Amino acid sequence: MACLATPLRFLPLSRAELQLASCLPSGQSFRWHRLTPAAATLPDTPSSPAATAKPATAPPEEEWAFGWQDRTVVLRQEDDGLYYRSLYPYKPPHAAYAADLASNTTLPLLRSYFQLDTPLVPLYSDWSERDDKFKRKMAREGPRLEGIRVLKQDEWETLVSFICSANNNISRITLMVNRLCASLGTALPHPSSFTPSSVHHAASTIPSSPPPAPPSVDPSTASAPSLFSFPPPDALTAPTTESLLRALGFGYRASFLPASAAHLLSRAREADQTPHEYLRALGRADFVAQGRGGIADAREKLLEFKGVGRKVADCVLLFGLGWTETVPVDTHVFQIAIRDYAFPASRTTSLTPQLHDRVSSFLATKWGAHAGWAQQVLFFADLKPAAATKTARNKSAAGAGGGVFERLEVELEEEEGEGGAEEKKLSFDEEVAVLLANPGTKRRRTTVLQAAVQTGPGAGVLAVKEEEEVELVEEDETKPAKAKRPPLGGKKGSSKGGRRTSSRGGAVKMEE
DNA sequence: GGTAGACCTGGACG
DNA sequence: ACGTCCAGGTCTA
Repeated sequence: MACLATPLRFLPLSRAELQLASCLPSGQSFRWHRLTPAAATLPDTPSSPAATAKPATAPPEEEWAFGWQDRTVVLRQEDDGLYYRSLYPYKPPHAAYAADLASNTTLPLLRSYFQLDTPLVPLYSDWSERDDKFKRKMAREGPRLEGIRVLKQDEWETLVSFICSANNNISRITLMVNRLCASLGTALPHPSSFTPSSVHHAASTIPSSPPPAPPSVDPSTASAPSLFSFPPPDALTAPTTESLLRALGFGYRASFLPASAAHLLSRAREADQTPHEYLRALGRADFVAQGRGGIADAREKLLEFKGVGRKVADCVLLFGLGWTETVPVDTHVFQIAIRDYAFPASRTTSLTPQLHDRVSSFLATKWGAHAGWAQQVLFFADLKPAAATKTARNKSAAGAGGGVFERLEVELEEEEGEGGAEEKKLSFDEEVAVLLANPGTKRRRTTVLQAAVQTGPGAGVLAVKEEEEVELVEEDETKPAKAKRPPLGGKKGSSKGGRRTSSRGGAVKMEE
């Protein structure tokens, strides 16, 4: 995809305030792409300050890219701050691009997303004073735990992402979310499509025809891959959505998302708001200003959504709505509370709603007004640090360096090349590249799924008609039924959950 | 009201 | 190679 790029810009920021490599893959956002080596955040010209400022001790070049509404934002961190650039699709009349060139509309996005008005270093000091365990852990692990801050993400994206997170692991959540975007989001430029000629300094120099594509960065893919924006709520309400999500590997969560999207549209309509306005009004600042109550009241609104229980609601409150004080309690945090903070419970106890409240209050009291942020640091500390290295054997040629995205290998579904003998695993980027290289694929997939809906479940083989051709597609359910898991599967794994009940009682109201 | 399973899937692990 | 376990829980009965 041809792209238009802003000049490379710079935001001074210490690593103690923000460490991208820890912050972005720490399980709060699932959509950042790590790219090595950097392609789009290199200096505009060899003699620019960005080039001359680099000592030989610079860390390996890597950049992070994110499909953000109407643009791709690319970041590269160095010791003194963040280099950043936005890439726009070539789409006349280039209003958004022109606005960014004129007044840097990307900077406020970054400031808000990373919550840069909240200094992180003083918070770490506060947590260390309040909590000896925290202090000792910082002393022991040092820089690895620095710069981990809670993001303020898009409300809808956060809601959807954490609905997907239920009873799931980070690598698959990442896979699911990115497939969702690739299927229903809008294509945005991938950093590999950047060339120096993409950069303009004023709208007047934008060429009247799309700039040439860069020399192919990755010879294994015919065209540069794309990133994708996050699909809006109304993109998830089509009757085919559930089937689509099933095919994308969402499992039983596939029905949650259309239901939640419909619920949001309905609530917003009642309130005479846009869906975005409705969710935004649940944010801490707006909610409190409007006198709608405290966090427990905002949580109640989230619990109305399908697939949202106490834990997911707390994640949305924390990562998307600015409620800094809430501590989402999952099995992980539960274990931390028991192991490190002598919370009186057995590891094997099921995490009932009531217990959830008690654990959450316990930790919130310990850490204070930004308890949720402290939780994020400790959650990251407990993530298996070498999880990615185990899959190093699958290191693809896609150029995705370490980190979670190494674990993004996925298998393309059956609609790919019937004659093709190779069923090779593809990285997410490669999967997307294939989607783009075969424009029919996406549409066809949709068609297949529509047919699946019309035919209904239980039909083993579906005849799918598309234009002239007819193809046979096997449906999932024809596969030999998977051996059911023994009913008594896990001891601690099966955290039981009742209805969203008495959650209101345990909310810790924390004033700043 | 609170408590048991069931639930999609894929990677890790034995 | 395969079965089992587990993953930042929620839903339904």
